[in-house]
Amino acid sequence: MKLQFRLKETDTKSMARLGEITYNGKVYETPMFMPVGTNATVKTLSPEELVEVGSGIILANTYHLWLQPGEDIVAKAGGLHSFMNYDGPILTDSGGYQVFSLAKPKDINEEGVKFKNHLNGDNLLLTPEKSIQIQQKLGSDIMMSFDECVKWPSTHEYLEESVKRTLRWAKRGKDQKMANDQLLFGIVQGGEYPDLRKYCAEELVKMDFDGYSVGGTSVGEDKPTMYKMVEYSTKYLPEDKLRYLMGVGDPIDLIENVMRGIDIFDCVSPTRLARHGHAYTWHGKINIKNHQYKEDFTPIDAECDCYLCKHYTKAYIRHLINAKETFGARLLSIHNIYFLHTLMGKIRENIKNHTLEEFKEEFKQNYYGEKNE
RNA sequence: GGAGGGAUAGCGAAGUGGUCAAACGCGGCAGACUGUAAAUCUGUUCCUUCGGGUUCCAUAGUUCAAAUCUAUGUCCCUCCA
Repeated sequence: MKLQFRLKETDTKSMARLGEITYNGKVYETPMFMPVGTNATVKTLSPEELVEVGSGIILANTYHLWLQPGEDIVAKAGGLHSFMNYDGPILTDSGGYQVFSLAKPKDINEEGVKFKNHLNGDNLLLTPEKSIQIQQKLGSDIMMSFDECVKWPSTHEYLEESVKRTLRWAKRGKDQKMANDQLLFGIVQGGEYPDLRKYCAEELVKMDFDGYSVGGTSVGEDKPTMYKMVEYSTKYLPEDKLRYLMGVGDPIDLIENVMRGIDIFDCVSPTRLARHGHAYTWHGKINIKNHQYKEDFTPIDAECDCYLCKHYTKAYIRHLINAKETFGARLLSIHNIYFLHTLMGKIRENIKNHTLEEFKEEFKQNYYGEKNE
């Protein structure tokens, strides 16, 4: 195995865990946030900048790379790492999220999921086998099982059927796995229903995956529901394997879900919000386009040590975003990713000190102020 | 000097008797965004004490009714001398 996970300790007051990923001689600490680079690029950032802001694992997407440029091109390039010039660990999503975002219910059947190629209109069929075959050609370090990410709310009846199918898909995908240097994760679904989460998790554990994801969150549910979905899932997962909460990146959700036993997270929000002119700060999220920043010559966040905050002012970033200059999107992306990595660092520090609960309250007080969620 | 065209909200531009406080685009002001069909999308943008009030270059008319028709004026543009 190229990538290995070791659990170092578990918090005495919560389910939070401290761990360590070793990869090609490098060591990355968990809990960790993973930026999303769907098309084999974390939008607007170079690999050097990713390393600079503290990124470890980054994501790429099976569905997108399958359509463009095609997995064979990436394989000919020597795999994703060499293709995109990133030597850190890469995780590929399976296309399961596109079942949620692109496909219609009628397009889902036992064999797989029918898609309309969003680039040229071709009819496509993605199956669990195909997804793993593509991911093997892409050469990612962590592969995801092809699952159905189900919208919220959904009935117990529908989710039971869907979970059973996702489990059959997980098995079919696992049977496709050839090389031993790529990990394969199973994905726990089951919506908000404890019995389905338990069933799904236990069945996946029986199949013995290299790690486990919690899926089906961030699909329209409220926060308490999301937290329950995670609790209902992580309690059935083995201690010694990585646990990945898919698509969650709101700062408070990172803290809450670390406390529920999650090790790694991914989310598009730091980069997408950046492109739309938003920045995280320790005192809440701000929209840099707002008029109040027109003549504000202070940094986005005085407490932040990122490249943007050390060199540029709100007024300048506002100008760049309003003028639609790509440098603005890049600077904000650097800042937002740096912010989440820094937050994860503080979370790790507070797990070590057994002060995570206090840290959470302090963070909420600063981030939400009087609003309090 | 002659012939023609035009002036509409912050800007550009539709509308050419009532259904017009006036399409649409830009700009402005806000909001959304969660395993990225998203550098995208949505709302709002004359004033208002939310009852209403005041608008389509100006003035005077025609009409039950005018951004729209008539007269005069002002300014702008194009072509010919």
